[in-house]
Amino acid sequence: MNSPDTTPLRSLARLAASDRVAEALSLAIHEHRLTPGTKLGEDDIGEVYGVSRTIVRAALQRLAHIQLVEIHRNRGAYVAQPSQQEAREVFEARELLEPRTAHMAATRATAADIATLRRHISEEHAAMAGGDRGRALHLSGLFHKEIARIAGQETIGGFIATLIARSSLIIALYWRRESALCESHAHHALIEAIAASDGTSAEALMRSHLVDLHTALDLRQTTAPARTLKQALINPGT
Amino acid sequence: MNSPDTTPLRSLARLAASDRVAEALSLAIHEHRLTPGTKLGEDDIGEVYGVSRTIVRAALQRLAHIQLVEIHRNRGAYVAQPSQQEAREVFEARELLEPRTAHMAATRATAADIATLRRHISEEHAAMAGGDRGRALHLSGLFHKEIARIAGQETIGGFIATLIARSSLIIALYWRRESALCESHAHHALIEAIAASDGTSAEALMRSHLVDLHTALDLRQTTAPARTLKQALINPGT
DNA sequence: CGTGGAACTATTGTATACAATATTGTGTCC
DNA sequence: GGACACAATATTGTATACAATAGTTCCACG
Repeated sequence: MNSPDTTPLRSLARLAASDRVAEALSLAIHEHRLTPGTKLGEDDIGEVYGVSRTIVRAALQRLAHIQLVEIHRNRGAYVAQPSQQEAREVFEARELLEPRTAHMAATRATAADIATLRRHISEEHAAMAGGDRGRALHLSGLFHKEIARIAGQETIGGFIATLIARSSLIIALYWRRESALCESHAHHALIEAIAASDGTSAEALMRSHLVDLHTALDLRQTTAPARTLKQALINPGT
Repeated sequence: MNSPDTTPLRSLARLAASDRVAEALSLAIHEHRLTPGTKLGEDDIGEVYGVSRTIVRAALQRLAHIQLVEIHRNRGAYVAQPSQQEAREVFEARELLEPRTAHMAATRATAADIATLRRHISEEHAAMAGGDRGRALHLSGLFHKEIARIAGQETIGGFIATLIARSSLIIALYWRRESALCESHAHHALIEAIAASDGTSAEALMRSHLVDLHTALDLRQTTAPARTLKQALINPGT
């Protein structure tokens, strides 16, 4: 009855196969090794990871649910290409959710949480210094997710996670600045506010940080992104 | 090139099989015909709907993603049982998102939108009068989803949809009043505000409506529902 | 009589085979 | 030479078969 679990680390040690694949694909998308519009053939992916299409399909379905990939019936899965309208919505939603989350995180963060955040930043910094912009972007997303986790809002944190994932696609499509130096600076300021338990400042910093990101995107109606070749030609506006 | 699609109604006419199953299960959960903790065996469901386990698994995975069901590795899928903490989070999130959405809906609603909302209400009223409380609850959820749709915020609307789904489970577990008469009244007032394009009122009405729902739940720490799988199974009163 | 463990059963996890569909290539007719 | 129809190919959709795991039962043993 009360026999202790024989494999306490099971959830970490033995991830389900489809989780592994989904995680790998997600990481590749976050790091911009897979770019929007790329076709994700089931056989190809299965061959890469040494699993059957059953697994791949489950992984793709999961990614489709968080809108990292789009699945077209009988036509396959593609890395999603958020429209400009979707991009606006994603950042509006982030601007609604994340400042509040940052505030909450500031009031709840422990010393260990602060340390984790600092570690994130230093890794991000290192990646940027090493020229691996994709990895830096991924770590930047993890930073935001970590703040949501610290805030202890599981539900809203889940929403934020999907928004961050989509943000990665949006940045791949619509980023217009060359450098993102402001990023690490903004993150650093955020940590200080959180470390000081200054919720109001953290909230304001997060808000301005997101606005900065938003305004660094090129979301003018004129620059329609190149969607799937054929679909773009047949159906221009979506 | 410009050849018209031979099957323009395809997307409506031929829903993917897993979508049908997921929709059916979702409806059953929303209508409280399936209650939290119920085991969802793959073979059983497949037999009911005349599809293979492949389809059922895809459907269950989708429902797991919106947290309507919980999937335990090697142990199967069960209708989810949100904890009291999760319940609080869900309603806090709704109180954050929906008032704003109602405001937006009020500024954008067309005559057709208003008509749709009124139709929803009358159906809900009819279901309640007919004693079908489950169906009334489902329609109540649809009402909220419709408002999000009218607001034109696809992204936030998606979040709200999942929150509404989870709310259905929460109500099944923690509802403490016998009647929900306030419901239809609150919805009626909301429609009037939206029809009058009175965003501020709509926002306030939505907020108080959600607070009413929230406070009508019994979320005291003491009444722990049968959380663990084993306890749920031992308890024969499924 | 209670406990521990090994076989058993039932259910899920995964791979593969087959069916259905979309896309591509080819030939014929105008 | 171009457009259409039809065949060929490739990819996805679904069902089924097999493998692996968790839960259960039953028996031996203390």
